[in-house]
Amino acid sequence: MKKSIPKKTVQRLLLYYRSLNFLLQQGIKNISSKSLAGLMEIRDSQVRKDLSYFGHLGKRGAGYDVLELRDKIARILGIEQVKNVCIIGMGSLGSALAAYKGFAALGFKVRAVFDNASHKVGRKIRGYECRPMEAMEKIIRQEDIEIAVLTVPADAAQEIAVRLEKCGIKAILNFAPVKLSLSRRVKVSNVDLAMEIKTLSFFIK
Amino acid sequence: MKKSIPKKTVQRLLLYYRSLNFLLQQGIKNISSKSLAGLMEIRDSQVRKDLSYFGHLGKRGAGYDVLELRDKIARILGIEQVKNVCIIGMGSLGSALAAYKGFAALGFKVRAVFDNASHKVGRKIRGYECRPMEAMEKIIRQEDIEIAVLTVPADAAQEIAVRLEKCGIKAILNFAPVKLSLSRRVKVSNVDLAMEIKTLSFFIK
DNA sequence: TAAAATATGTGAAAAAATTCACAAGCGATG
DNA sequence: CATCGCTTGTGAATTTTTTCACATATTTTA
Ligand SMILES: NC(=O)c1ccc[n+]([C@@H]2O[C@H](COP(=O)([O-])OP(=O)(O)OC[C@H]3O[C@@H](n4cnc5c(N)ncnc54)[C@H](O)[C@@H]3O)[C@@H](O)[C@H]2O)c1
Ligand SMILES: NC(=O)c1ccc[n+]([C@@H]2O[C@H](COP(=O)([O-])OP(=O)(O)OC[C@H]3O[C@@H](n4cnc5c(N)ncnc54)[C@H](O)[C@@H]3O)[C@@H](O)[C@H]2O)c1
Repeated sequence: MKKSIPKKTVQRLLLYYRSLNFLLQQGIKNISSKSLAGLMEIRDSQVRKDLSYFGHLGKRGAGYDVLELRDKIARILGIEQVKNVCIIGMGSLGSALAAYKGFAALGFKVRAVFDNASHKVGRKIRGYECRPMEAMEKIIRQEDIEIAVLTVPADAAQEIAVRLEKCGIKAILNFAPVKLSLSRRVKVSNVDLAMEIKTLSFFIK
Repeated sequence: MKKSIPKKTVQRLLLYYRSLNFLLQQGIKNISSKSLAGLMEIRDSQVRKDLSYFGHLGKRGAGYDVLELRDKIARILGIEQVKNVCIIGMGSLGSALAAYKGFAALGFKVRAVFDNASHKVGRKIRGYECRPMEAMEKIIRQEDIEIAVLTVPADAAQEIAVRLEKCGIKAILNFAPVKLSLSRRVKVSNVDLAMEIKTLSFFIK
């Protein structure tokens, strides 16, 4: 059995993927770990170590084939295989995310959006018909949704998370600034934008 | 001179701050590192190690005073001292961020918002008058803005970042999915939401 | 075709972050 | 006021991540 892949490696793989697409657009067909690393201010050895988790992807003395590596990373990350997501809480952030093209580019498809506000339910928001919270469990099962993006106010998040866990969701991307308590079965990733900016400002001299 | 503080420690400090506020609301006056750690699924030793960077904040045998620790962390992070920020690119994401209350709670004040679309400039968006890009440098200096939140399309980001660097901005929170090339002087933090969700989905079995 | 130049893949070393484990301090109790 | 139970603060040990360094493979050059 292979060694388990560090989360940091997966994150960098996405950066490599982005850079390789950019290089392809430029018509560049081949690249060394050194040049690729240069595009994102990391070491060449880091690039090679990351890629080495997945086999012999390059050619000694010659570097990597850009197209081949891009497609290999796409396969590793499962970008070609579409995952269904839903967005819960169609406020300003939820609406922005619904409109975001970047998700589709990585193989995510928004299958449903939910809100509990009566003036939103039934209306189209960013091209998606806003569904009532009562229908959440049913629609998630029907549409085979694996990932939920949670953009409701902090005090509603935990309760909804529990419902999501019960109906078998696999992962939650949580934007509410609270720790969700769920079983280990559900993967939770927290995006805390206030934290991002505060961390940044801490290191300003 | 003190040892330099790990970035991860600063991030956790923010989580502690959030939890301590929550505990205060509940009327809880005292807490042990163990209970605090329990609120966010980390080890008690991690909490103590993090806090120990900043002196003797607790009392042996008795734990930490919630109010005192909250205020101490606020001081460490500089939450009470307001930092001025601007938002560049008032599309769906920029508008959502402009409306976000969480920034104010951590001591950030939105002083200006910018866009280059003629139908936006001059109009009020989320209560902020949208300013033209031509005025960016002048307003940033006038309003003493240290941090820019960059929410423009990817292909406009680098060019604007260079302008920001030139007019003395200290840090950029970048939402565009591109690597910004700037001198070391400007701190850049990238929030890549597509990457977040992809990383999450990678670890789903 | 031999030598030089390049560049990968990977163990080993180094650095960074986390966890352990315990001496030492505090408060309560009898 | 001695003892006991609890909890901090912190070096040491461990684990994880990054970097180094080089044997090995390929291409280029002459
Ligand atoms: N706006 C931002 O830029 C931003 C940034 C970071 C984090 N966040 C966080 O994201 C969350 C959403 O922020 P927002 O600015 O979009 O807020 P918002 O008030 O604009 O939107 C919240 C939406 O959730 C809906 N909602 C409320 N309770 C619900 C429930 N029980 N079930 C279903 N829907 C419910 C509301 O009707 C509303 O449409 C908040 O937790 C906020 O802290 C927002
Ligand atoms: N919408 C999202 O949820 C989301 C999520 C993650 C990342 N992003 C990224 O954030 C950025 C903004 O996304 P968005 O969805 O808000 O896009 P958007 O198109 O809604 O908004 C972009 C705004 O930037 C303005 N703009 C364009 N060029 C400009 C320039 N040169 N100077 C000043 N302003 C300019 C446009 O007028 C527009 O108002 C993009 O880079 C996107 O990839 C968006």
